[in-house]
Amino acid sequence: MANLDSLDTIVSLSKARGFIFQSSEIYGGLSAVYDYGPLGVELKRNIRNAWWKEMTQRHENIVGIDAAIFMHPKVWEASGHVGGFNDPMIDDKQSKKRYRADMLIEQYILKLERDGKTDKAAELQELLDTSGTRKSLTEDLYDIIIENEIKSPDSGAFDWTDVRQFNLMFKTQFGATSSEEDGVYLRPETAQGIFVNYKNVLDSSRVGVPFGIAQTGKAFRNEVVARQFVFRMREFEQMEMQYFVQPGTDEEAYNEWLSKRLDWHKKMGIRSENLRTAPHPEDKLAHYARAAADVQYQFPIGWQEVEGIHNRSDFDLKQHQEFSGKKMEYFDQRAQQKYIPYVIETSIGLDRCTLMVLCDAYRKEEVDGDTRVVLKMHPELAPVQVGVFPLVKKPELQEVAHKVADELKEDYSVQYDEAGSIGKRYRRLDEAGTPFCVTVDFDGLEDQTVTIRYRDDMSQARVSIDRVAEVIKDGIKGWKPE
RNA sequence: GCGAGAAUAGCUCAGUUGGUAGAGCACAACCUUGCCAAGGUUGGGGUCGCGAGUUCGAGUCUCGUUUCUCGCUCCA
Repeated sequence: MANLDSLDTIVSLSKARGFIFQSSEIYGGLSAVYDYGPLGVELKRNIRNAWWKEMTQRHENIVGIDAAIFMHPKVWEASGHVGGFNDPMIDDKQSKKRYRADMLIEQYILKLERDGKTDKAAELQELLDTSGTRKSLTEDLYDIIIENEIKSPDSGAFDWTDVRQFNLMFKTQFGATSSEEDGVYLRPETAQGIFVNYKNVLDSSRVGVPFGIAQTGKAFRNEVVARQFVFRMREFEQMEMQYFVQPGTDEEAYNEWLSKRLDWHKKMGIRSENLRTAPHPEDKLAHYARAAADVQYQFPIGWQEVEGIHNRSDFDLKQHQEFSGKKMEYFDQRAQQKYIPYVIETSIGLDRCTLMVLCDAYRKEEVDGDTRVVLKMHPELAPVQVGVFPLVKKPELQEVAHKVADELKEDYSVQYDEAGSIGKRYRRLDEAGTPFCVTVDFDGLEDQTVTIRYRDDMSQARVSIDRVAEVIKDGIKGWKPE
């Protein structure tokens, strides 16, 4: 990361050039929420399109869907997102350790019983069982802890925060007259939209195991700590593909996808020395996973996960089968057997991926004693692919330049610019990551030529006007990261 | 969530013991300009994150709050 020592550089550039802004900035900003500007939205969309093309167009057995953000509340019970995250927690202010408030009380009751104070224990057990009926659940638990002076198991201190319930999921009301209880969640991952549609896709699409379902879309997590620009946001976009395979072939598919996904990042022009895969140790796996690995990128903040590859086994489909009562079995004609498929998941954060592309493309170069800031990203990802300029503001040059720009617009994202010196215009688009600039000059009027200037090495070539589109096309195809 | 620090123009920053708000770059217009940001003239833009307080007077001191950064914590 010789060129980029801090994320701040990217934050400033993003704001100055219109890649990424803080949400609601004029009101002081909203924590960990960001908006994409004119250049950012193009870059992000180009990355999304490249992923979509890779997954669906290049794989005959992968189809796409676009599920809604709202889902039936039972989905999140089946997935395990509700149960595990509704625990009431309390913090010891001295040791900064966090405990489940109900477990703390239960341990205290056990201690009372060991000490023979069974009456007191029974009384507390009754209070614990009926907590949530006097005030709220959190307040009732807090009262029990305070009134009984239950101390922290590790520090022995009696210095507690309030009891709070942590749930990663945002909840909102559904229907105008609905009460708090029958609200719905904003999905914390897009994967469940795929699992609940697995049957529909099978029945309508003539796909069979092994096959995949791909989806991109927003997800929402109420993170306790959300920081580091768009790396960890409360509202973010995922690109996920769930690959359904016959049990027993899952390990092979997992390894295959892990290496395929790493290759994709390299194909997008990310330098391989900044990429690596990192398997999760077995004892640190998520509740649903048999095996898991990250594709990591070396950000200025260190090696961080950009994409996760998981072997989710049949956990999700089994859960949905149990909670919905609908069969999730698949009859495999070739193997002549029924089974619930295993799932290999590839899950990538689009915002992180966008940040990765910006970080990896960023260069600060010395050119004749001057500094040049340039984003050397893959030409297919560039928000503006071609700049078209008249060398100077003269009507005859402007006219031809407009004509060239109009023709290129059909296939590329083009920016026409005539403000400032020619060198200034080149450098301006360097910062936007524009790989090609086409300049119309007086010589070219004579012989119907223009110059193409390349972003990466600032070299120039004279080509005839009718070959411009072709030369740019070749330039995109032949592009390699430095 | 805890602790520490920061917030002044679009960006990067200066602003003296409290006394009328500054620079560079960027931006706009016109001129200039024949290929790599640096020419000339003119111009727009800030109630100094927000809200209180102290004071004759606050960008500057105090308190609160929001946002960001770093460390811890957490991370399905």
